[in-house]
Amino acid sequence: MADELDTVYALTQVSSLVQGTLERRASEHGISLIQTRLLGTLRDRKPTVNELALLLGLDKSSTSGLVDRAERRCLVRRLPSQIDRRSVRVSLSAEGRTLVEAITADFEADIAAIVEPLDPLERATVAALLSRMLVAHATGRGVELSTIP
Amino acid sequence: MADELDTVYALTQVSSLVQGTLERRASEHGISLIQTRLLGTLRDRKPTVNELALLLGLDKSSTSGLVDRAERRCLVRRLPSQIDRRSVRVSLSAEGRTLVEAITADFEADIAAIVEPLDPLERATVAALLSRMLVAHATGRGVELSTIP
DNA sequence: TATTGTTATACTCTATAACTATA
DNA sequence: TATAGTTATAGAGTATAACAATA
Repeated sequence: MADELDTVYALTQVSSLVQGTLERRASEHGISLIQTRLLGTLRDRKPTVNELALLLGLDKSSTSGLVDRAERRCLVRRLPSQIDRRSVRVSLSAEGRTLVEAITADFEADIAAIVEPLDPLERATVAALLSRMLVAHATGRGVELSTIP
Repeated sequence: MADELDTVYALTQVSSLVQGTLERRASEHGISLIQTRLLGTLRDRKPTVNELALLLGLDKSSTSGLVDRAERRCLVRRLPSQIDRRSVRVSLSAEGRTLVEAITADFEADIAAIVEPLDPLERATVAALLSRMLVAHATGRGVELSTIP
Protein backbone atom coordinates (compact mmCIF):
# COMPACT_ATOMS: atom_id res chain seq x y z
CA MET A 1 0.00 0.00 0.00
CA ALA A 2 2.76 2.40 0.93
CA ASP A 3 4.32 1.94 -2.50
CA GLU A 4 1.05 2.84 -4.15
CA LEU A 5 0.86 6.14 -2.28
CA ASP A 6 4.48 6.86 -3.16
CA THR A 7 3.68 6.22 -6.79
CA VAL A 8 0.63 8.48 -6.70
CA TYR A 9 2.70 11.19 -5.08
CA ALA A 10 5.59 10.87 -7.54
CA LEU A 11 3.22 10.93 -10.50
CA THR A 12 1.47 14.01 -9.15
CA GLN A 13 4.75 15.85 -8.64
CA VAL A 14 6.09 14.90 -12.04
CA SER A 15 2.88 15.96 -13.71
CA SER A 16 3.00 19.41 -12.14
CA LEU A 17 6.59 19.77 -13.20
CA VAL A 18 5.94 18.69 -16.78
CA GLN A 19 2.83 20.80 -17.27
CA GLY A 20 4.47 23.77 -15.58
CA THR A 21 7.43 23.42 -17.92
CA LEU A 22 5.20 23.44 -20.98
CA GLU A 23 3.26 26.43 -19.72
CA ARG A 24 6.48 28.35 -19.07
CA ARG A 25 7.85 27.60 -22.53
CA ALA A 26 4.58 28.58 -24.18
CA SER A 27 4.53 31.81 -22.21
CA GLU A 28 8.14 32.58 -23.23
CA HIS A 29 6.94 32.35 -26.80
CA GLY A 30 4.04 34.66 -26.02
CA ILE A 31 1.11 32.27 -26.04
CA SER A 32 -1.00 30.42 -23.52
CA LEU A 33 -1.19 26.71 -22.82
CA ILE A 34 -4.54 26.35 -24.52
CA GLN A 35 -3.33 28.22 -27.61
CA THR A 36 -0.35 25.86 -27.70
CA ARG A 37 -2.71 22.93 -27.43
CA LEU A 38 -4.79 24.35 -30.26
CA LEU A 39 -1.76 24.70 -32.53
CA GLY A 40 -0.53 21.23 -31.53
CA THR A 41 -3.86 19.72 -32.42
CA LEU A 42 -3.70 21.33 -35.84
CA ARG A 43 -0.27 19.98 -36.72
CA ASP A 44 -1.66 16.94 -38.50
CA ARG A 45 -5.31 17.89 -39.07
CA LYS A 46 -7.64 20.53 -40.48
CA PRO A 47 -10.70 19.91 -38.32
CA THR A 48 -14.00 21.74 -38.31
CA VAL A 49 -14.76 23.92 -35.29
CA ASN A 50 -16.97 21.16 -33.91
CA GLU A 51 -14.26 18.52 -34.28
CA LEU A 52 -11.78 20.89 -32.69
CA ALA A 53 -14.12 21.43 -29.76
CA LEU A 54 -14.28 17.67 -29.22
CA LEU A 55 -10.52 17.27 -29.51
CA LEU A 56 -9.87 20.07 -27.01
CA GLY A 57 -12.75 19.19 -24.71
CA LEU A 58 -14.29 22.64 -25.01
CA ASP A 59 -17.65 24.08 -25.95
CA LYS A 60 -17.95 25.12 -29.58
CA SER A 61 -18.37 28.75 -28.57
CA SER A 62 -15.15 28.64 -26.53
CA THR A 63 -13.43 27.02 -29.47
CA SER A 64 -14.73 29.68 -31.83
CA GLY A 65 -13.24 32.38 -29.60
CA LEU A 66 -9.97 30.52 -29.29
CA VAL A 67 -9.72 30.31 -33.06
CA ASP A 68 -10.64 34.01 -33.34
CA ARG A 69 -7.71 35.04 -31.18
CA ALA A 70 -5.30 32.67 -32.91
CA GLU A 71 -6.47 33.93 -36.29
CA ARG A 72 -6.03 37.53 -35.21
CA ARG A 73 -2.39 36.66 -34.52
CA CYS A 74 -2.11 34.95 -37.91
CA LEU A 75 -1.41 31.56 -36.32
CA VAL A 76 -4.35 29.77 -37.92
CA ARG A 77 -6.75 30.31 -40.82
CA ARG A 78 -10.39 29.48 -41.40
CA LEU A 79 -11.02 27.78 -44.73
CA PRO A 80 -14.53 27.34 -46.13
CA SER A 81 -15.55 23.70 -46.36
CA GLN A 82 -16.21 22.48 -49.86
CA ILE A 83 -18.92 20.03 -49.00
CA ASP A 84 -20.96 21.83 -46.32
CA ARG A 85 -21.39 25.56 -46.61
CA ARG A 86 -22.15 25.86 -42.89
CA SER A 87 -18.79 24.35 -42.04
CA VAL A 88 -15.28 25.72 -41.65
CA ARG A 89 -11.91 23.99 -41.62
CA VAL A 90 -9.32 25.36 -39.22
CA SER A 91 -5.79 25.19 -40.51
CA LEU A 92 -2.35 26.03 -39.13
CA SER A 93 -0.51 28.89 -40.87
CA ALA A 94 3.20 28.66 -41.62
CA GLU A 95 3.74 31.08 -38.74
CA GLY A 96 1.66 28.94 -36.41
CA ARG A 97 3.57 25.84 -37.39
CA THR A 98 6.92 27.50 -36.78
CA LEU A 99 5.73 28.68 -33.39
CA VAL A 100 4.34 25.37 -32.17
CA GLU A 101 7.44 23.57 -33.36
CA ALA A 102 9.70 25.97 -31.50
CA ILE A 103 7.68 25.55 -28.30
CA THR A 104 7.62 21.78 -28.66
CA ALA A 105 11.37 21.60 -29.27
CA ASP A 106 12.14 23.72 -26.20
CA PHE A 107 9.71 21.75 -24.10
CA GLU A 108 11.07 18.39 -25.21
CA ALA A 109 14.61 19.53 -24.47
CA ASP A 110 13.48 20.52 -20.96
CA ILE A 111 11.92 17.14 -20.32
CA ALA A 112 14.92 15.35 -21.79
CA ALA A 113 17.09 17.28 -19.32
CA ILE A 114 14.81 16.29 -16.46
CA VAL A 115 15.04 12.65 -17.49
CA GLU A 116 18.78 12.84 -17.99
CA PRO A 117 19.81 11.73 -14.45
CA LEU A 118 18.45 8.26 -15.24
CA ASP A 119 20.64 5.95 -17.28
CA PRO A 120 19.33 4.57 -20.59
CA LEU A 121 18.05 1.34 -19.10
CA GLU A 122 16.18 3.17 -16.36
CA ARG A 123 14.67 5.57 -18.87
CA ALA A 124 13.52 2.64 -20.98
CA THR A 125 11.99 1.08 -17.87
CA VAL A 126 10.08 4.24 -16.99
CA ALA A 127 8.88 4.61 -20.57
CA ALA A 128 7.73 0.98 -20.72
CA LEU A 129 5.89 1.02 -17.39
CA LEU A 130 4.21 4.37 -17.98
CA SER A 131 3.21 3.28 -21.46
CA ARG A 132 1.60 0.15 -20.08
CA MET A 133 -0.36 2.27 -17.63
CA LEU A 134 -1.48 4.59 -20.40
CA VAL A 135 -2.51 1.78 -22.70
CA ALA A 136 -4.42 0.02 -19.93
CA HIS A 137 -6.19 3.25 -19.06
CA ALA A 138 -7.02 4.08 -22.67
CA THR A 139 -8.28 0.57 -23.33
CA GLY A 140 -10.55 0.85 -20.31
CA ARG A 141 -12.24 3.77 -22.12
CA GLY A 142 -12.69 4.74 -25.73
CA VAL A 143 -8.97 5.00 -26.51
CA GLU A 144 -7.99 8.62 -26.89
CA LEU A 145 -4.30 9.29 -26.34
CA SER A 146 -4.00 12.99 -27.14
CA THR A 147 -1.18 13.94 -29.45
CA ILE A 148 -0.02 17.01 -27.67
CA PRO A 149 0.17 17.89 -23.96
CA MET B 1 18.24 8.30 -28.15
CA ALA B 2 15.03 6.54 -29.10
CA ASP B 3 14.40 5.57 -25.48
CA GLU B 4 14.79 9.17 -24.40
CA LEU B 5 12.13 10.32 -26.84
CA ASP B 6 9.85 7.53 -25.69
CA THR B 7 10.36 8.62 -22.12
CA VAL B 8 9.63 12.25 -22.93
CA TYR B 9 6.50 11.20 -24.76
CA ALA B 10 5.29 8.89 -21.99
CA LEU B 11 5.90 11.56 -19.35
CA THR B 12 4.03 14.12 -21.40
CA GLN B 13 1.04 11.83 -21.86
CA VAL B 14 0.95 10.81 -18.21
CA SER B 15 1.16 14.42 -17.12
CA SER B 16 -1.81 15.44 -19.23
CA LEU B 17 -3.78 12.53 -17.86
CA VAL B 18 -2.94 13.30 -14.25
CA GLN B 19 -3.57 17.04 -14.49
CA GLY B 20 -6.74 16.45 -16.46
CA THR B 21 -7.93 14.06 -13.78
CA LEU B 22 -7.35 16.62 -11.05
CA GLU B 23 -9.08 19.33 -13.02
CA ARG B 24 -12.10 17.09 -13.62
CA ARG B 25 -12.37 16.19 -9.94
CA ALA B 26 -12.05 19.82 -8.89
CA SER B 27 -14.72 20.79 -11.36
CA GLU B 28 -17.05 18.06 -10.08
CA HIS B 29 -16.71 19.70 -6.67
CA GLY B 30 -17.49 23.08 -8.19
CA ILE B 31 -14.09 24.74 -8.12
CA SER B 32 -11.25 25.44 -10.52
CA LEU B 33 -7.76 23.97 -10.58
CA ILE B 34 -6.19 27.16 -9.28
CA GLN B 35 -8.72 27.39 -6.42
CA THR B 36 -7.88 23.78 -5.56
CA ARG B 37 -4.21 24.66 -5.61
CA LEU B 38 -4.91 27.61 -3.34
CA LEU B 39 -6.74 25.45 -0.82
CA GLY B 40 -4.06 22.76 -1.04
CA THR B 41 -1.38 25.30 -0.31
CA LEU B 42 -3.25 26.44 2.78
CA ARG B 43 -3.61 22.98 4.29
CA ASP B 44 -0.48 23.33 6.38
CA ARG B 45 0.18 27.10 6.33
CA LYS B 46 -1.35 30.49 6.99
CA PRO B 47 0.72 32.59 4.60
CA THR B 48 0.49 36.30 3.86
CA VAL B 49 -0.80 37.31 0.43
CA ASN B 50 2.77 37.91 -0.69
CA GLU B 51 3.93 34.50 0.46
CA LEU B 52 0.92 32.92 -1.20
CA ALA B 53 1.75 34.69 -4.45
CA LEU B 54 5.24 33.22 -4.32
CA LEU B 55 3.95 29.73 -3.53
CA LEU B 56 1.45 29.83 -6.37
CA GLY B 57 3.73 31.61 -8.82
CA LEU B 58 1.26 34.45 -9.33
CA ASP B 59 1.32 38.21 -9.08
CA LYS B 60 0.13 39.57 -5.75
CA SER B 61 -2.83 41.26 -7.42
CA SER B 62 -3.90 37.97 -8.99
CA THR B 63 -3.52 36.31 -5.64
CA SER B 64 -5.60 38.97 -3.96
CA GLY B 65 -8.42 38.35 -6.42
CA LEU B 66 -8.11 34.59 -6.00
CA VAL B 67 -8.45 34.97 -2.25
CA ASP B 68 -11.40 37.35 -2.72
CA ARG B 69 -13.35 34.74 -4.65
CA ALA B 70 -12.43 31.93 -2.26
CA GLU B 71 -13.44 34.11 0.69
CA ARG B 72 -16.75 34.98 -0.94
CA ARG B 73 -17.45 31.23 -1.01
CA CYS B 74 -16.37 30.91 2.63
CA LEU B 75 -13.47 28.60 1.73
CA VAL B 76 -10.79 30.81 3.26
CA ARG B 77 -10.55 33.71 5.69
CA ARG B 78 -8.32 36.75 5.97
CA LEU B 79 -6.89 37.23 9.45
CA PRO B 80 -5.16 40.47 10.47
CA SER B 81 -1.48 39.94 11.17
CA GLN B 82 -0.48 40.67 14.76
CA ILE B 83 2.99 41.94 14.02
CA ASP B 84 2.55 43.99 10.84
CA ARG B 85 -0.65 45.93 10.39
CA ARG B 86 -0.17 46.08 6.62
CA SER B 87 -0.19 42.31 6.45
CA VAL B 88 -2.89 39.65 6.28
CA ARG B 89 -2.77 35.93 6.96
CA VAL B 90 -4.85 33.72 4.70
CA SER B 91 -6.34 30.71 6.41
CA LEU B 92 -8.40 27.72 5.34
CA SER B 93 -11.94 27.54 6.76
CA ALA B 94 -13.39 24.25 7.99
CA GLU B 95 -15.48 24.23 4.83
CA GLY B 96 -12.44 24.81 2.66
CA ARG B 97 -10.58 22.01 4.39
CA THR B 98 -13.42 19.56 3.90
CA LEU B 99 -13.60 20.50 0.24
CA VAL B 100 -9.91 20.18 -0.54
CA GLU B 101 -9.74 16.88 1.30
CA ALA B 102 -12.66 15.49 -0.66
CA ILE B 103 -11.09 16.55 -3.95
CA THR B 104 -7.70 15.15 -2.96
CA ALA B 105 -9.21 11.82 -1.90
CA ASP B 106 -11.10 11.44 -5.17
CA PHE B 107 -8.08 12.45 -7.17
CA GLU B 108 -5.75 10.06 -5.36
CA ALA B 109 -8.20 7.22 -5.87
CA ASP B 110 -8.22 8.01 -9.60
CA ILE B 111 -4.45 7.94 -9.83
CA ALA B 112 -4.27 4.78 -7.75
CA ALA B 113 -6.65 3.19 -10.25
CA ILE B 114 -4.50 4.34 -13.14
CA VAL B 115 -1.42 2.83 -11.49
CA GLU B 116 -3.23 -0.36 -10.62
CA PRO B 117 -2.29 -2.34 -13.75
CA LEU B 118 1.32 -2.38 -12.56
CA ASP B 119 2.27 -4.93 -9.94
CA PRO B 120 3.69 -3.73 -6.60
CA LEU B 121 7.31 -4.15 -7.64
CA GLU B 122 6.74 -2.21 -10.84
CA ARG B 123 4.95 0.55 -8.96
CA ALA B 124 7.84 0.77 -6.53
CA THR B 125 10.23 0.99 -9.47
CA VAL B 126 8.29 3.82 -11.09
CA ALA B 127 8.08 5.68 -7.78
CA ALA B 128 11.81 5.27 -7.13
CA LEU B 129 12.92 6.36 -10.59
CA LEU B 130 10.56 9.33 -10.79
CA SER B 131 11.58 10.40 -7.30
CA ARG B 132 15.23 10.34 -8.29
CA MET B 133 14.41 12.53 -11.26
CA LEU B 134 12.49 14.95 -9.09
CA VAL B 135 15.19 15.15 -6.46
CA ALA B 136 17.90 15.67 -9.06
CA HIS B 137 15.82 18.42 -10.68
CA ALA B 138 15.04 20.12 -7.38
CA THR B 139 18.64 19.98 -6.26
CA GLY B 140 19.66 21.60 -9.52
CA ARG B 141 17.57 24.61 -8.41
CA GLY B 142 16.47 25.99 -5.08
CA VAL B 143 14.57 22.88 -3.99
CA GLU B 144 10.88 23.54 -4.25
CA LEU B 145 8.77 20.41 -4.48
CA SER B 146 5.25 21.75 -4.31
CA THR B 147 2.91 20.00 -1.91
CA ILE B 148 -0.10 19.93 -4.08
CA PRO B 149 -0.58 19.59 -7.84
C1' DT C 1 11.45 55.66 1.33
C1' DA C 2 10.08 50.83 0.99
C1' DT C 3 6.72 47.28 1.61
C1' DT C 4 1.90 45.08 1.95
C1' DG C 5 -2.12 44.64 0.06
C1' DT C 6 -5.97 46.43 -2.81
C1' DT C 7 -8.04 48.50 -6.78
C1' DA C 8 -8.58 49.99 -11.74
C1' DT C 9 -8.02 48.39 -16.20
C1' DA C 10 -7.52 45.31 -19.95
C1' DC C 11 -7.10 40.84 -21.79
C1' DT C 12 -7.74 35.70 -22.25
C1' DC C 13 -10.54 31.84 -21.43
C1' DT C 14 -14.84 29.54 -20.47
C1' DA C 15 -19.87 28.21 -20.61
C1' DT C 16 -24.90 29.13 -21.58
C1' DA C 17 -28.22 30.88 -24.44
C1' DA C 18 -29.76 33.00 -28.47
C1' DC C 19 -29.05 33.74 -33.11
C1' DT C 20 -27.83 32.90 -38.61
C1' DA C 21 -27.22 30.21 -42.35
C1' DT C 22 -27.26 26.30 -44.17
C1' DA C 23 -28.81 21.24 -44.49
C1' DT D 1 -36.41 20.35 -38.11
C1' DA D 2 -31.60 19.75 -37.09
C1' DT D 3 -26.80 21.08 -37.43
C1' DA D 4 -22.52 24.34 -37.88
C1' DG D 5 -20.82 28.20 -36.38
C1' DT D 6 -21.04 32.92 -34.34
C1' DT D 7 -22.35 36.34 -31.06
C1' DA D 8 -24.03 38.32 -26.56
C1' DT D 9 -23.38 38.00 -21.95
C1' DA D 10 -21.37 36.90 -17.60
C1' DG D 11 -17.85 35.37 -14.85
C1' DA D 12 -13.09 33.51 -13.46
C1' DG D 13 -8.28 34.21 -13.87
C1' DT D 14 -4.20 36.87 -15.07
C1' DA D 15 -0.79 40.89 -15.29
C1' DT D 16 0.49 45.93 -15.09
C1' DA D 17 0.14 50.16 -12.99
C1' DA D 18 -1.44 53.19 -9.56
C1' DC D 19 -2.85 53.68 -4.96
C1' DA D 20 -3.52 53.68 0.52
C1' DA D 21 -1.81 52.34 4.79
C1' DT D 22 1.92 51.04 7.44
C1' DA D 23 6.77 50.27 8.31
